[in-house]
Amino acid sequence: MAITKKDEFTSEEIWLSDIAKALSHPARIKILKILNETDSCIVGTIVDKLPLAQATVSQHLKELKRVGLIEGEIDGPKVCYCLNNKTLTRAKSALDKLFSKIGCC
Amino acid sequence: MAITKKDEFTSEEIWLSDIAKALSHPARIKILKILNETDSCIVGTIVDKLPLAQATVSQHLKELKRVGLIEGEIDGPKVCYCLNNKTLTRAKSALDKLFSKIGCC
DNA sequence: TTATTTTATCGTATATTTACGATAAACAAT
DNA sequence: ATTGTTTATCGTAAATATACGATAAAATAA
Repeated sequence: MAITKKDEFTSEEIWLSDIAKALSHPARIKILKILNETDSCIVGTIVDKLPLAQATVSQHLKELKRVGLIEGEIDGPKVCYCLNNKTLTRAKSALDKLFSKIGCC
Repeated sequence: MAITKKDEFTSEEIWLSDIAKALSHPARIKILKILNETDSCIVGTIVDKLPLAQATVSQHLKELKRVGLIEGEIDGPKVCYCLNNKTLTRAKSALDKLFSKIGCC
């Protein structure tokens, strides 16, 4: 893009759009569903459940971690990922507020 | 990107990630807030409230319309946009489901 | 008709995203 | 020490997103 103008908005608008960006790929939605449904937080099992290369999954995990939707914990040579309840709660309430009104057309 | 693999996911995952993509820019979050808070659906007033050129705002409106979050109605030479309640409700419940569990780390 | 207003679209430049193989880094096991 | 396992990072190619000026299109107003 030419010059980004994202910093001309409020920090709340920027934060929520950043959360949405983290959710804007089906692989990342699926990762959250996997972490939601099972305790299999280990990267290897996540990779096995996705039709993507290990390097690509690692990139997607990094993006989810960047906005605080998930957290990683080192366990020997393995890494265990899990949902971050605090961020999920905050995102949910921000989205609820955005989606609260009815249409007008 | 090399080759997109988005079609290897479920249609629900693809749909929700597409909604998230539409929300992944602060200008589009702000447009939804404007439509949520006022009846000023006319494009001109939306442009006036954003720090972006008219062509850019039109692109953002197109993206929101693409996923059905808003609808446009022609009113003479003007166009009136509004929220689409049906899509908002569906998106809200899908996100609620995704955000229902607590973390594990 | 001729202008004016309003919005969408085209063309374009630059930035970011997505994907993967290759490699590095960190630990475990032999 | 060497080997194997696991995950992150680097480098890179191609696609997509963002921004704007210029222009088209469509209705109103003069």
